[in-house]
Amino acid sequence: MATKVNIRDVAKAAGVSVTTVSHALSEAHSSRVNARTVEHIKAVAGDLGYAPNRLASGLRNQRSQILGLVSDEITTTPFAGAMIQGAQDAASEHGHLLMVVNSGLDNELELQEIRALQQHQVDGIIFARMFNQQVSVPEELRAVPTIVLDATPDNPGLSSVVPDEFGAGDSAAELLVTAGHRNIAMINNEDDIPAAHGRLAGFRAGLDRHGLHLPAEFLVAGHPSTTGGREAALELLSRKERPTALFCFNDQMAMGAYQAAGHLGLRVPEDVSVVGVDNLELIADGLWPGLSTMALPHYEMGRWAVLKLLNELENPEAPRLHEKIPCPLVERESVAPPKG
Amino acid sequence: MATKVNIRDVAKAAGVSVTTVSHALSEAHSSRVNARTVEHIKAVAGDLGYAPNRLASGLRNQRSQILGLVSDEITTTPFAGAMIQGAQDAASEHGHLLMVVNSGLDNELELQEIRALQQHQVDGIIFARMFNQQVSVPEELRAVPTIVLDATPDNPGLSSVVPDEFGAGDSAAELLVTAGHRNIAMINNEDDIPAAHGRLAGFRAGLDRHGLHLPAEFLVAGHPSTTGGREAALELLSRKERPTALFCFNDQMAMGAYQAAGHLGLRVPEDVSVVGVDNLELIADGLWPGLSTMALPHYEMGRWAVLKLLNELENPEAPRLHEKIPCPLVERESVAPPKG
DNA sequence: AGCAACATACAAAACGTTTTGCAAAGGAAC
DNA sequence: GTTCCTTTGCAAAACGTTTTGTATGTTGCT
Repeated sequence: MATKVNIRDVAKAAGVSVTTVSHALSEAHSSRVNARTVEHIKAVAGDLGYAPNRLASGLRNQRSQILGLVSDEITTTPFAGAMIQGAQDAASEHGHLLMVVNSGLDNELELQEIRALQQHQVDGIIFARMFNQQVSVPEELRAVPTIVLDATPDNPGLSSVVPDEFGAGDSAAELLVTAGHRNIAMINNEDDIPAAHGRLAGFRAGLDRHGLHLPAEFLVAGHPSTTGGREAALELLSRKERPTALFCFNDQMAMGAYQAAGHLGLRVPEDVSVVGVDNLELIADGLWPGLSTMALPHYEMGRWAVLKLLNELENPEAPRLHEKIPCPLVERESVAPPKG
Repeated sequence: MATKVNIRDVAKAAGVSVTTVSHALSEAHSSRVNARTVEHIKAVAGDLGYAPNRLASGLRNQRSQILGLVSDEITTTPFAGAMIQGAQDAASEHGHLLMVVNSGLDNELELQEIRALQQHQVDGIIFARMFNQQVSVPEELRAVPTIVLDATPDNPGLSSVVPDEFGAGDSAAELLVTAGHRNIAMINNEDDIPAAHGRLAGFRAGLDRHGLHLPAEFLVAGHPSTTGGREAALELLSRKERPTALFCFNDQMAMGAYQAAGHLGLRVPEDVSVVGVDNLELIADGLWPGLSTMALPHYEMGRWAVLKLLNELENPEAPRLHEKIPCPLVERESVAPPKG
C-alpha cells in the first residue's frame, strides 16, 4: 500500500499484457478483448485498488480533464460559493475537476494565474466576475476555449452567461403592481454597469405594461451598500408624497431601506413594501420580516458555463451563445397591499 | 501559435540539446551549463513563449504541484470564499495550484471526489469544514498528506487548524467589562460543538478575570440564526432585570438581537450593547450602528493549512500541529458604557 | 609533454498511460 | 489442405519532461 499500483501491476497480477488491461478498462476498446478476460481484469484491478494516473493519461491524450475557473474577488462576495459549486457539480458529473484561481483586482497577478492554469494543460477556462459588468478578456485566453461567467465580454467571439437583469426588474414591478401599489420608487445602483441599466429598464417595462410609469423624482441612486440604501430610503420616505413601495437594486440596499423605515417609525410591509435583488440568505432571510427578492442564479450560471465549455470542447464549431438566466422571485413577507 | 511550443522546439531554435535547455531553465542545475548559453536559451524560450508542461514534469517528478481542497458546504456559507482565497494565495506563492471539490453532505460523493483528486496525483489534501466541529477523516486520506481545516479531527495524527474560540469569548468579555458593563448575558448556540463550548468557556474566563461571573439565568441558547438570536434576545430584554449587554454566538444572532431591541424600543448601543462573532461584512457592516465583533480568521486558517501542508510535504517527519488562530476584535459602534 | 581535473553538452532512460500495427491461433469455406 | 477471416493478445511508439551517465574538449599543473 505504500507505493501506488499502476497498470503494469494489474497486468502482471492478471497475467496479461499492459495493452490488454488498458483495452479492457477502456469501454470504447473493450471489444478488442474477450469478455471473460475483461471480467477477470476488472476484478483484479478492483482488488488491487487500481486507479489510472490522470497525469499520464492526460499527457498521452492531450486532455487533462481539468477546467480552470478564474475569478476576481471570491472573498468579498457571498455569491462565489454558489457559482463555484454550480461549476464544480457540472464538471464532476462529466468527469472533470475544477482548478480555482483568484486574483483580487490585480491584473498582472491574474495573467500569472492564467498562465499557471495553462501550464497545467487545463482543457478550458471559465472567466468569471462576481457581478455582471463589462469586461475585456485577456489576450492569453485566446489559446484556450473560454466561457465568460457573470460578465459581458467585449469580445463577442466568446460565449457568456449573465443573469436576466431585465427580467428581474420586470418581475419586481409585476409583484408590486399586482399587490396594488401605484406609487413605487426605485433605489438604483449609481454605478454604470449592465446590472443597473438592465434592472431599471426591466422595472420600467413592467410598470409600463400596467399603464404606470416611474416619475423622475422616484428614481434615486446610491452606493450599492446598506448605507447607500438607507440614505436613499430616508430621503424618499421623508417626503410629503412618499412612495408606498421601494424596489431596491440589491438586498443590501433593501436592508438599508428597512433601517430607514424603522428610523422613521414606518413598518415593513404595512407602511412600505420593499423588494430587493440577490436573495442573499444572510440578509433576505435574516431581515424581519423576511425580504421578498429576486434570486441571482449564480449556481445555475456556474453550471451553464461548465456545460457550455464542455460542449465547445467536444465540438469546437458549436455556435457561441450569450445566455441570460432568469432570476426567480423568492417571496417572503416584505410586500403587502398599500394602506387605504 | 496554433500548436504549443515544447522544450524540443526551444532546443532546436537555440541550437542546443533538449537536456541543455532543461538544465538551463532549472535553476538548480543551471550550473551545468555555460552562463552565456543560459542567457541565450532563456531569451529564445521567452521569444517562443515556452512554458513547461506540468503534466509531463509532474509525471516525471512524481510531483503534480497541485493541492486538493475538499470541503462540505461551500454554497451556504459566506466564509468559504475567504478560506479558499487564503489557501489559494499561499499555494500560488509557492508555485502550486488548488483543486477545489465540494460534496455537500453526501459522504459517498465526498469519497468519490477524494478519489478523483488522488487520480490527478495531488501532492496533498486539505480537508475543510465550514465551521469548527468534530470530524472523522475518511480512510482514503491515509494515502496522502492531509491537513484538517476548521475542524477537530478524531485522528490526532493529522495536523489541524481552528479558530481560537476560547480567545474570542475572552475578548468579548474583556471588551464589555472594560466598557463598564456588569450585567452581561450570553446568547449561545444550542448545538453541541467546539465553537459553542469554546466561546462560552472563554467568555466565562474573561468575566472571571474581572471578578464577575455569568449567572445561569443570563445564559440562554438558541438556533444559531437571526430568528434564534431574536427570540433569545426578546426574552432576555423583556425581563425586569435585564442585561445591559449581550454577547452573541455569531453575527446572525446579533442581528436578531438588534431586531429584538428595536422591537422593544431599546437602542443599540445606548440601551443595550451587542457583540457578535464572525465579522460577516454583510451583517456586521450592514447593521446600524455597525456591529463590534470578533473576526473568524478564515483567510488565515486557509493560508496556515496550505503552508503546513507544504511543510509536511518537504519534511514528512515534521511534527503534527494543532493550531488555534486568534480571532481579532473588529470594533464598530455597538458597544457603549451602560446608562446610569 | 603528459596527465588530471574540470567545464560543457548530449544521448538515453524513465514517469504511466493509450493506441496503432502486427502476430499467432482458431474456425469456416473452398 | 490451402486460403482467408476473425478473434485475441502483444510489442512498441508516443505524449513532454527530468536526470544520470558519458563523451568531448579545454585548462592547469608538474
